[in-house]
Amino acid sequence: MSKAYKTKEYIIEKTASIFNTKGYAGTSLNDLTEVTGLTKGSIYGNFKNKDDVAIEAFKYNLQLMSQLFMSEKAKEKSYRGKLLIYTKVLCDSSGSKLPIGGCPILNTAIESDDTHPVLKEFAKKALLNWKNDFVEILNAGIQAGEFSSDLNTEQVAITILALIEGSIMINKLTDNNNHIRLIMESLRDYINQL
Amino acid sequence: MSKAYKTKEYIIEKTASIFNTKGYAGTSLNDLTEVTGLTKGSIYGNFKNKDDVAIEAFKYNLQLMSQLFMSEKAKEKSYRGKLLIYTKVLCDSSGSKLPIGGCPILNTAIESDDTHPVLKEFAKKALLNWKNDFVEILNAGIQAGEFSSDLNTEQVAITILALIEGSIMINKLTDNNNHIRLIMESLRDYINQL
Amino acid sequence: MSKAYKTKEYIIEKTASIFNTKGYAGTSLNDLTEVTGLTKGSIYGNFKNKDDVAIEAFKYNLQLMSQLFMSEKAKEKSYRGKLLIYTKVLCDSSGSKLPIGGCPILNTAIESDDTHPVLKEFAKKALLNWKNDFVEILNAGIQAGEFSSDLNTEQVAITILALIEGSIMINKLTDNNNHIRLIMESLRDYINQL
Amino acid sequence: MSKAYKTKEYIIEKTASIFNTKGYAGTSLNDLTEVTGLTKGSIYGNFKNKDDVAIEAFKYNLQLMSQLFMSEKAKEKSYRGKLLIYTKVLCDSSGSKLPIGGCPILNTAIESDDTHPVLKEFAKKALLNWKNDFVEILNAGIQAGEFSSDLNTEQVAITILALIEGSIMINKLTDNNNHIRLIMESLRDYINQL
DNA sequence: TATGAATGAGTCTTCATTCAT
DNA sequence: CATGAATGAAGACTCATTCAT
Repeated sequence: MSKAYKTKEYIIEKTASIFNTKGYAGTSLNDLTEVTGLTKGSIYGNFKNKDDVAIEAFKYNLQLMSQLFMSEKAKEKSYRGKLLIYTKVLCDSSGSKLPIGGCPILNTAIESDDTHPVLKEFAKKALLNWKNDFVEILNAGIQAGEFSSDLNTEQVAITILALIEGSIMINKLTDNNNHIRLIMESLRDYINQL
Repeated sequence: MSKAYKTKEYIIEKTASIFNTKGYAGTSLNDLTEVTGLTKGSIYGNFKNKDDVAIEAFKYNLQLMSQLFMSEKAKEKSYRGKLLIYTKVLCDSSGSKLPIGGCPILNTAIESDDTHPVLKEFAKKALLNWKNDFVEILNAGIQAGEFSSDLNTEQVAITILALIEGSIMINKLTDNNNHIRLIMESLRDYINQL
Repeated sequence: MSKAYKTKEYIIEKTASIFNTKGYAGTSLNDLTEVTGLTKGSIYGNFKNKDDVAIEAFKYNLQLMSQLFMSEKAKEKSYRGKLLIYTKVLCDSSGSKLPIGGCPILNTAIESDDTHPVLKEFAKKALLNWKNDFVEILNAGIQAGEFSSDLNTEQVAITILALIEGSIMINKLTDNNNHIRLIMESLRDYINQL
Repeated sequence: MSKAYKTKEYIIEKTASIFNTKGYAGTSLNDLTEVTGLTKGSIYGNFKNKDDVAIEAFKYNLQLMSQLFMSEKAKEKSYRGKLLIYTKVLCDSSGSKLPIGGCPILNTAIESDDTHPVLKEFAKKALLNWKNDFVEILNAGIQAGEFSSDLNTEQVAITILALIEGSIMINKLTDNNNHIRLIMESLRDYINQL
């Protein structure tokens, strides 16, 4: 691992949470130098520009979230169990297992949809991948006889996603864990009845 | 109606959609002068500062959305019908009946939660009001015998809200009306089974 | 007294102390509207511009100070007594009998000497008048046999003035009445030995 | 000496005289960029804000004046001689040996007393230091037998200061060297009689 | 690569002044 | 005369970016 690569990684790790909390427009180069302890020149030596850092930071935050879900899913053998892990993970200590700042897809979707097409595209792909992940679990579950065979897997997948993102948004705004718990309870019922 | 009041209204109406699309940090005073055709001095003659405009713009966008829902709800006599209007309104022409930029509560929740406490507070109150509105409809529906009496109204209300906000976010990000239609179908099923 | 004249007087009286404390550059038209309760249009209806108000305010402050000294001098019969009144007046309650903001000549001399030639000219004339006043008292005192006939009246006059202005400046800066008291004691000795 | 330090020094040297003539409120950032030939960004790269430049400029002007007096005092062996140097220095070529704009303590005292507490504090300390310097010279002179032992050193010191500051103010305002010469003559007499 | 100094266009805000009513 | 709404230049300050070293 070259020095440059290590510095790049270091910058991404340190700045990811700022972009995820303050947003792209709200994060300044000064924020980046402060949190990294590096100079502006150093950041521009490793990235083309602010956009470039933001994109890498988004990818990093996304990976952080994905790994969290993947490792939990791996622990479950049944496909229903794999779906149910979200109802637990997002409630645990009020969702604090998510990257600092919350769901990067949600954040990017809202902030960058009209202002930053490149970031938006990344977020869009991430969302669709996530949806496909649900679809695959559902299809596998159907073949395994866990779920009813006449499910509209696309619909179920996107509905679960909407509930998850909606619950994260509500949790962020109200600072009241009760809300997300109730929503996750509804999600549990929904999954169990599939 | 004084001239000042009219100008203030004019500024709010013209700028509301910019704040709702670009966000608070992403909207500059130049944006405001461009869209209104007024000078900076004129805007500062009618508002204390940029915050002040943003807050009024948020209120305006919120009112726009509320009126849309209220007028649709008024047309429905049954309480179930009042709940079901969302499944129609949000699908009609891809949700374009919402204020330009989408749901102001969602947008403000995501952008301003860590950066703009005053706006966040406004959004929080609006969300809780909306939730209470659902709770009241549900309670009235229970008393009217439309819904099962053992509903957890808080839970149902916040779940509907999560689905709505989640669907708006997904619609914004994917530019694919199919997604929101599927989610609204799920919402319809959910409401019909109450 | 016409309404216009009364309003003009009112503005001058109300704004004089602001100009004397904040200075010309430090005083804004908003300051003037706030302290008068009038609108900008009203001020511009009575004065040509900010300069015009400032000049009248200076004159007003000067007159305030002059009257204070004149009335005290009138009480004294001896010429030495007329000179000595300054040693009392400037110490009384830490010079608070001066216009709010201190000596307008001193303030204008320092702030406007390089930036506002018109105001400077007014201050210069006021200072020279004051000096001439001292010279006249001294000459009259010499003729009356109160003072030694070989005084350099110009020198004595300007020296007294320097002590007075220096003491006011020191008093403003240090907020310690002791200093001005000691200086005035020196001035008393100086006058008594003439 | 780093480049940054040199630029900082350069900015201070170039801007000191502007602050000392136009005052804090009267000096704009454009003034600073014009006289230095630098950009706003460059000035803000070397100083926190305008205040910061103003404070350093004050210190620089103060040092300029102090060094002038110190070097003259060093040439004199007697304590009376050390006191008398002011009577010469301030008359030489109409006091032009002072920093451009005149005495920075006087200027700051008058402009910033009600508007800029930090600058005022710096000026106050400088004035009290100057006074203490006089007190020390007087005490040393008493011990050396040059001055009468029953002097009130505090009173003499502050009186000399008042005469000096008063004379500078009068000189600034009247543009007539005769006045300051006469006052300095009075000061010489005063010192010689101690 | 990394630095730190510089840039200049951009930020929000306040200024003195004008003018139709 | 007085008002209140508007102006646009100027205010202080921050921004992302560049470049010689």
